[in-house]
Amino acid sequence: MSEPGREPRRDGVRDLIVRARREQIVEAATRVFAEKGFRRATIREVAREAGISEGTIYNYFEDKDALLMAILERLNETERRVEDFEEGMAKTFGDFLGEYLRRRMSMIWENREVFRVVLSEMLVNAELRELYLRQVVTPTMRIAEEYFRAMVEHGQIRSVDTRLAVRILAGTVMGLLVLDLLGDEGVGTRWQEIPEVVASIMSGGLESDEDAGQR
Amino acid sequence: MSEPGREPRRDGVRDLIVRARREQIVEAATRVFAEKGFRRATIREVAREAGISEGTIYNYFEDKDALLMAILERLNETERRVEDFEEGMAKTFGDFLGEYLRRRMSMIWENREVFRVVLSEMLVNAELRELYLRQVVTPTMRIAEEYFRAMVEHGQIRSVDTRLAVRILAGTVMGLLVLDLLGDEGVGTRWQEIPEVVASIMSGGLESDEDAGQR
Amino acid sequence: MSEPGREPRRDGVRDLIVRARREQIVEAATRVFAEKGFRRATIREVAREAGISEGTIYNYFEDKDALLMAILERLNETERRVEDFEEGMAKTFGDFLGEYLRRRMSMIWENREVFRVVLSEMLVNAELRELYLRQVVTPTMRIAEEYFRAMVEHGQIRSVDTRLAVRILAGTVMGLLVLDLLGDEGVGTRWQEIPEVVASIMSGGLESDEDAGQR
Amino acid sequence: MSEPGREPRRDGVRDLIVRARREQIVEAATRVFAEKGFRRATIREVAREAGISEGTIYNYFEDKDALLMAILERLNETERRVEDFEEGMAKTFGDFLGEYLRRRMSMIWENREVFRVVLSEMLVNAELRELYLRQVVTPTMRIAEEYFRAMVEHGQIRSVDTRLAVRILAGTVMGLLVLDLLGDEGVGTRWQEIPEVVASIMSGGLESDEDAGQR
DNA sequence: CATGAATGAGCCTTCATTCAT
DNA sequence: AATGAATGAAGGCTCATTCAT
Repeated sequence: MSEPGREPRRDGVRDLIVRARREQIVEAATRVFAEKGFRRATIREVAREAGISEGTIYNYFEDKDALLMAILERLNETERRVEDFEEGMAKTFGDFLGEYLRRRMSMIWENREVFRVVLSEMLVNAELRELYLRQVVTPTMRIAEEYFRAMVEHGQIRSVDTRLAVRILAGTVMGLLVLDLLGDEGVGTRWQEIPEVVASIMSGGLESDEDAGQR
Repeated sequence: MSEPGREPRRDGVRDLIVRARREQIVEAATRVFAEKGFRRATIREVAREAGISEGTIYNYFEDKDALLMAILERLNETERRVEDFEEGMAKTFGDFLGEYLRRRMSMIWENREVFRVVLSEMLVNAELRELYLRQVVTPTMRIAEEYFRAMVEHGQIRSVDTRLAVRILAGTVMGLLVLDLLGDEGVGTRWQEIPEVVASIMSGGLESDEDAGQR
Repeated sequence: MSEPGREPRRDGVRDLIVRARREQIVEAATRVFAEKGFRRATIREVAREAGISEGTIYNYFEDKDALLMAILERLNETERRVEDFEEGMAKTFGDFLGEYLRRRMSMIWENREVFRVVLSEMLVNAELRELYLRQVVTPTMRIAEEYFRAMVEHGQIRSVDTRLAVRILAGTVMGLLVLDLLGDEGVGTRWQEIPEVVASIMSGGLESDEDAGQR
Repeated sequence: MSEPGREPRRDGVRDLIVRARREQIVEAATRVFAEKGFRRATIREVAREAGISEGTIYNYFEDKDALLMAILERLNETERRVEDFEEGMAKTFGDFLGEYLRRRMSMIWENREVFRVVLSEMLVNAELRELYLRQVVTPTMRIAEEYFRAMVEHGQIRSVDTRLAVRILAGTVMGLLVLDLLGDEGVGTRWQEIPEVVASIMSGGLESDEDAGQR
């Protein structure tokens, strides 16, 4: 399998190095893309940020687009949690929601800048958009819908259009991220408090109890 | 006293023509930018889409950036409604919320593609971002906060952190738009039903009444 | 000859108007070209400087190059003085030289900015250069040479290579103009004194009399 | 300590290559600019003339203007000779003048085309003009004036306005160059003989001795 | 004739990508 | 594998010129 006269390559080590280099490049790319935008950013800047030369990048990525895809994939790895919902079955809706939002929003916060790049580009890049939709959004929505439907059946939450309810919840999280990315200071400074408040509103509503009692 | 032909031509007519041309160009630009993204799109494409020559665009806009700013300004004209909230004082929170969301989301829907362009670019363009933040987001948030505070004082809604509550509401709307722009089909197909559902959840919560009663 | 039903045009008047317009345009062009250079200057600037519209310029000149040619021709009208030299035959060399330089340099001063444009462009435009050479430089040199030769024969000036002597004299005048156009302040501020000094040096030399006597 | 291949490559060699490339480009630019003029010339032509691609030029020069500045600087290196005058103190004025003009005009001849470009552009480019004036013309004039003043004090040349005398001499040289650049054939074909004739005229004048004696 | 909006060819410049070292 | 100089396609923008009003 290996060429004559050569040691069988310790592919493990090789792979490790390659993976590290790719990681190094993707991280640099994320920083640069986040600051300048995908198109405005140049390969030269990414190379400089990564501390390597331009040519080297092309040893690890097909082209500039592939860099963006790599950033997206990196995001995928942190998404798609079926477990998130499975655990939820055992708790009350309010508790589950708070716990879920806490974890999800924490993960989002850590990847703020990644989301900035990916969102910006996805909005106007159909290919990237479809990829993300197929790989992340749709599956996540499906799982969440099922969870909600179960919640309704168990009487935990009132009868509601699960399809919409799920999207409203997902939208809220997404929208808070966008508000923050747009520079609104009311969101970012208090990111950690948000899950609880959202959970409280989503489960119990905003109306005062008297009003609620009138219903 | 002056010759008829020498008069500064009826500025009204001239102005009308200029405004129409600008409108024509901005609309074409919005379509092209939305499809390709601001940087990927070329002036040549915008010109073709508008059915004019490239040079003509520069008779009406300083440069490509100015085209983007014009799109943003167009959005500003439809935003910033103090009235939206003022009217709300007379109604119950639930009614007001439904009515407000209906109008706001309707306006957003009509400007979907404009938002696509502007959002995409704002996420990675600090200058544009700050402009929008200062001119739209911050003032709107301030007004909404005041309204919420008044609602709390009037006992319409329970005591809540208005700063966060307002952002959660705004975030929800923004996030639903983003979900739709990303291609999620559960949102766009039922856009008109959303205001009512959101208002219902936000005011009364998702928990079933029994649960709510236990609180 | 004239179209039926029309008065035979008073061509004199028409011509006068046309000539005035052309003059107006050429003057504006000279100012603009002198400040920005021929290529850097735009037709729009010339039009604005002349107080007319761009289109009108094309009613009087074929194209931008024709404008430059018109400037050159205007210069020709003030050059080519055979008389200058003919008069000179009656005087001593020193007197003639002073008088000649006075008139020539005075004319040059009035057309400083025209020379700036024309010189700048001629240096790098072979077509323009040849036109000027054929129409102005060569004839002038020929006449001057003849005058110098006569001066030698009459014993007014010592035997000298007339071909070179003439060019040295012409070069001095040209070079002083260039020095001034380049911004040297020692020349422009004392332009009127120069003819006398040049005439003195050219006829009598710079060496002190004792030295001259030793020769 | 460091790996051989990682060393900052022998900067001497790198520098040599860079300098050679810059030289290659400046030479090509000089030829193209001289033929077409700075503005009329295109980067594409310069690249073709240099036998490289357009992009490469931008690896070595900031922009088209920088190319012009490089040409100007190249000229500066050959100008500004204090020594030229210092040596002169030991000789008679006539001998010094002949020697000085020989060297100066020889240098000018070698850089004819450079002067063509630089002069043409300087006449209509205030920025370039001021740079050249400050760096070359003014200092040279100052030194020459001092020399002339010394010459007067030593009785070598008669009392004369040094400020003007110096400019007349400089103007003569400049003007002869311009005459040649304009295509006059009487100058270029006999460039080498000119220093002697100019020196002769400038020191002893053109008048025949009898006339001079009569003064 | 005068106007000035429209045109589009052409230029400077950038930058993703290649490849010899 | 790494490097970074070279490449040249492509884009933003200018401006001479045209032509309908």
